[in-house]
Amino acid sequence: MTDSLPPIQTTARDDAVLKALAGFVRQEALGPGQKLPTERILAERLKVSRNTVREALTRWEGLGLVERRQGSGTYLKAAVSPDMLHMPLTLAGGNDFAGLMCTLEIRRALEAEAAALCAVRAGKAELAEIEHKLNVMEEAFRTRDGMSSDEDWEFHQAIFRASGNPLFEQIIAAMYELFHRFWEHPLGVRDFGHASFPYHRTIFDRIVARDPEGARAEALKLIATVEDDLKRGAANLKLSDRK
Amino acid sequence: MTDSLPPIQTTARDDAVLKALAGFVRQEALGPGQKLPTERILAERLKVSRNTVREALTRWEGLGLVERRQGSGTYLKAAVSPDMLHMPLTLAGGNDFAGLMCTLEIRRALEAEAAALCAVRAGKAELAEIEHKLNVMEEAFRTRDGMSSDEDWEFHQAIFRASGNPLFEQIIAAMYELFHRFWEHPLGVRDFGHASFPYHRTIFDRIVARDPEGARAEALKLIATVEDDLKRGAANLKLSDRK
DNA sequence: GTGGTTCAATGGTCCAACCAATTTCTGCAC
DNA sequence: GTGCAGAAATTGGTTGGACCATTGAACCAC
Repeated sequence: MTDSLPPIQTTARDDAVLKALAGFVRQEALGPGQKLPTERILAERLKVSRNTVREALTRWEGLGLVERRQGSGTYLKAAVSPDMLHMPLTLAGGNDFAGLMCTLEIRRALEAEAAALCAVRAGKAELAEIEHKLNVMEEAFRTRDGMSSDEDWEFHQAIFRASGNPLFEQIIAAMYELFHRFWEHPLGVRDFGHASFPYHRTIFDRIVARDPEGARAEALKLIATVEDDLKRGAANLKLSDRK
Repeated sequence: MTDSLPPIQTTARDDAVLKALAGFVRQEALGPGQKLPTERILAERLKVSRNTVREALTRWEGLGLVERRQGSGTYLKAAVSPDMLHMPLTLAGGNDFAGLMCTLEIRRALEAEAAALCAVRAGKAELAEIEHKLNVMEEAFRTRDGMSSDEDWEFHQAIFRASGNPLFEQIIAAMYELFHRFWEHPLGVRDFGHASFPYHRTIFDRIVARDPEGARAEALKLIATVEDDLKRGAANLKLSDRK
């Protein structure tokens, strides 16, 4: 057999554009937030049409690597390196109770593991960051007397980042969005998330104690309270079921 | 403070194109492999420029939803529905040991949970399917005297499907592909995966025994052997490290 | 300073070609 | 009729140029 004879690429303009652009970003040491050259300039320098440049940038935009602002420019949104692996994952949205429960099962598995890894790997800076987010969240809880989605989420994100594995944050972020796309309002449960509050600090305590299994156990308890809330919401919704 | 004032969207042409196209696919009940209308036709029907259509299709192509063949047409590559969540995973420096290890950490968390859920939820038909895949894999192992990636993977997939949560299969499949995109050859380790062989049957045994924690423990042992293999491969590669 | 106005820069869209790969049709030889 | 080579049509890929919509900075009146 004549394997490993990849078909020659007679046309791969936009791919070449992206490779060149990745090299440029590397050479200029550009980081997130920084602006990269104009489409017109890129087209001229690379000797390709502006349309081709646009198709290439559209791909990067779809991968979340870049953000375009009309009238302003194109800005890096994440670190870009010539050797990156992209794996687009599209999830069929489950808009019902079972679908929400599915996202929680994934979170249960991943959050527990992330908390355990965090307890092992987190450095001093990461611990300080997590503690700060925890304090902000607790303050918001006291003043507004209820869980605040945003501050709560930032606390969890800090843990994922400290796990040393970027995939945790990316995947759980997808679960989070999938969950909140349909949730918005807590399905009639007024104090949604209330029960999860104390576990945030217990998780943090186990992490600073460098106790991975303890952190895992506390994370599992936290997710369990969310699952309970969801079940209560589903019960409330039973009567007004749509479709 | 004036929160919850999302910026108004004045232009979103290509997004609108994708939404319309998703609706079209749904209405015509198009599935993977089928051809969708010409760019020129889409442009005419939707009253937008062909360029806009192309940018929209470029996005879908980047997400792996669609495949374009010059001179032939644009074909669906996966099922699309109007309500989909797209999650582009990017693994910086995925070509090295750390990147591969990241995918294994996700798999460790998810495979353990999936095995436990499977032990609780799998029905008779699912158990039979898993056992069949296990027998095929063991037969392949004996005849070829080594792990066979394909049969091995099908066994695991059967477990994920029996977990009752489709997200497990989708996410772990993404990890699997991310892992194998660079692995191809086992980094010089001849009997890669050999050590994992016995755990396939022990996992299955714990599942049929309806023992979720036992299944979880065996799944963790299996992943641990793969991680060991990977570490050995990394050690082999140490000397010939590039860059 | 505050609030408008102007103006250049930049991404977004459109058009009309042409190129390159593929598919389909056509017509000829047999 | 069959088979096949070449022409023609189809379709995605690229180009260049034009114009629109938004942004942001400079400028100006008050």
